[in-house]
Amino acid sequence: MAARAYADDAFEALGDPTRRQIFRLLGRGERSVGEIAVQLPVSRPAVSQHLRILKEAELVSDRPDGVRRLYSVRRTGLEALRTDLEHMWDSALAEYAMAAETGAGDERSDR
Amino acid sequence: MAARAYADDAFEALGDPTRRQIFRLLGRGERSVGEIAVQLPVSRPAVSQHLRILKEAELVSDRPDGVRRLYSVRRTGLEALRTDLEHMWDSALAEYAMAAETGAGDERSDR
DNA sequence: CCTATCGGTAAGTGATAACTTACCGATGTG
DNA sequence: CACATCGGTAAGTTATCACTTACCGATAGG
Repeated sequence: MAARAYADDAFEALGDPTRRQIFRLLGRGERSVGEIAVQLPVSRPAVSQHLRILKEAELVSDRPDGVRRLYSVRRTGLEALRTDLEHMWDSALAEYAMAAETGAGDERSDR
Repeated sequence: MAARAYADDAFEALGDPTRRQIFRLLGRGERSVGEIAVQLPVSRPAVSQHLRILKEAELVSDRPDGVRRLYSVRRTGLEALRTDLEHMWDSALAEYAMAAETGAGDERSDR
């Protein structure tokens, strides 16, 4: 219970290209806010704001490190997203099974 | 080559809650535009516009059926999304491995 | 044919969300 | 105990995007 809606937050969070960049960057190791900002075409406050949203979606976590604050990827949100996507995938497959019975019986890579 | 950027489109497309609703609805079987619209709190043209975006992201396909037009889920976009997510997942796991070597050697479900 | 249904497109509107600059508190350093 | 660095927050601006109504072409049916 109360395990859902996380995936929705995660979809929402990764719907933004800048946040995807940030998230992918963190996938290569933990980074401070400043380190992230210099790699992106946006200001440091903008990065802070994006990080808050990623954090709310359980996609990243942070820990203090002196004056700085290190952010790193987190499994929780990603896992929610993964599970959700799996359901969609299953639905899609079920659809093809139905279509195969109804229509012609050939196998195609696409459709 | 030229197989990327699809995932970006897919992330973008599913970043919107209404489009997620539409996509999940189609996961239960193909539907006409009108059939989708009556189930949602938005107008039919709005659904049409959403469907165009989902189609560009290769998440749905359509076929004519008399006056109507039937939409159904498509694998391509979903697969791109899945692959992309898998990369993120791997990055996240690699991160934990690194952190485990550096820090204390205990295993936790979260972090 | 005339008429109805269905759906895509055009045009316009309003909300929102991504960004900026300015400021402030917290931590670490000479 | 100044002083600098770092990052979060506030406030304001702007562009984008989700939505609406109006219209139009295409197919089907009497």
